[in-house]
Amino acid sequence: MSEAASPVIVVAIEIADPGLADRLASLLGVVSGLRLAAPGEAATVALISRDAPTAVDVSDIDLTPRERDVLVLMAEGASNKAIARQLGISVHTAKFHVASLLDKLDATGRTDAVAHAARLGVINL
Amino acid sequence: MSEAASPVIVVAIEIADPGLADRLASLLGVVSGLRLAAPGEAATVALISRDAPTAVDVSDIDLTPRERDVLVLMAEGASNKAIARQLGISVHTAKFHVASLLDKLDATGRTDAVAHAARLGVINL
DNA sequence: CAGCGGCCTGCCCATCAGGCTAGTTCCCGA
DNA sequence: TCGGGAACTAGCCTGATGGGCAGGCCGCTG
Repeated sequence: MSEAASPVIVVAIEIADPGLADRLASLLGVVSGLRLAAPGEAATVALISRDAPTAVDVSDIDLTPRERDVLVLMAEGASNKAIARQLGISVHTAKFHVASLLDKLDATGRTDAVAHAARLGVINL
Repeated sequence: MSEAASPVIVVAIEIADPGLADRLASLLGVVSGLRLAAPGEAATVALISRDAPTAVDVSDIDLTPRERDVLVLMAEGASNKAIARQLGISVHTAKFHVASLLDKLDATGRTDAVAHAARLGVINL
């Protein structure tokens, strides 16, 4: 079980900075138990840059708990009716929250709102 | 050559699978030149899961050039009217392409389509 | 207590979205 | 030369969407 459960972990390095990528490749190249992915190879995990955009601290967009609930459902393509049903509220209330979301996310519509939220890291697609 | 000039690379492990995350932590913990990030710490790079849940490679979805045009505009929250105007086509044609997109992306609506496309890496939000 | 913000509901209404069928060109490959 | 796919246009129609307005309930705080 132990050996079968521990295949070599394939790591893809997806970092724009050549210097950093190279350094990581060197460091990880000698680690047994994992290996670097060939270009285009399906990797188990990926190494991505994290300090570049430095995560728009805008993540502090203050959404109420309910708004976050609505937002994730919206991101799944749920209609107001579906949101209402899944949250146990009325369609009117769902629309209320959606409207509030559009306002806070500075979006023109629900599609735009989801895109903005994803860009800001408020939600994970 | 790199030891003096290269600060330790801080790696954040952002993987849902506890077993995999733990294994990676063990493997990377002993690598000199990098160290794991403390929870909430700003890391240089992040390790994220890559084994696609549905393993749909980007190339699997063949969108026509026009459909890609429409898709990116949709991702920006553009309405059919806006898409039509920016692409110099009629609203009917815009809707035609959107419908085709919904079909190919297996989405129920434009919001869902954008979310799917983003998830699949067809577009970058 | 009074005020406030979050949450919920209702109704009206203009617009948009998406599904339908049906037609046109252009261009590529059999 | 013909078939077929891509791109484009069009009409019609139902349901969804989003904005505006007004109200009620609850918990917290000045």
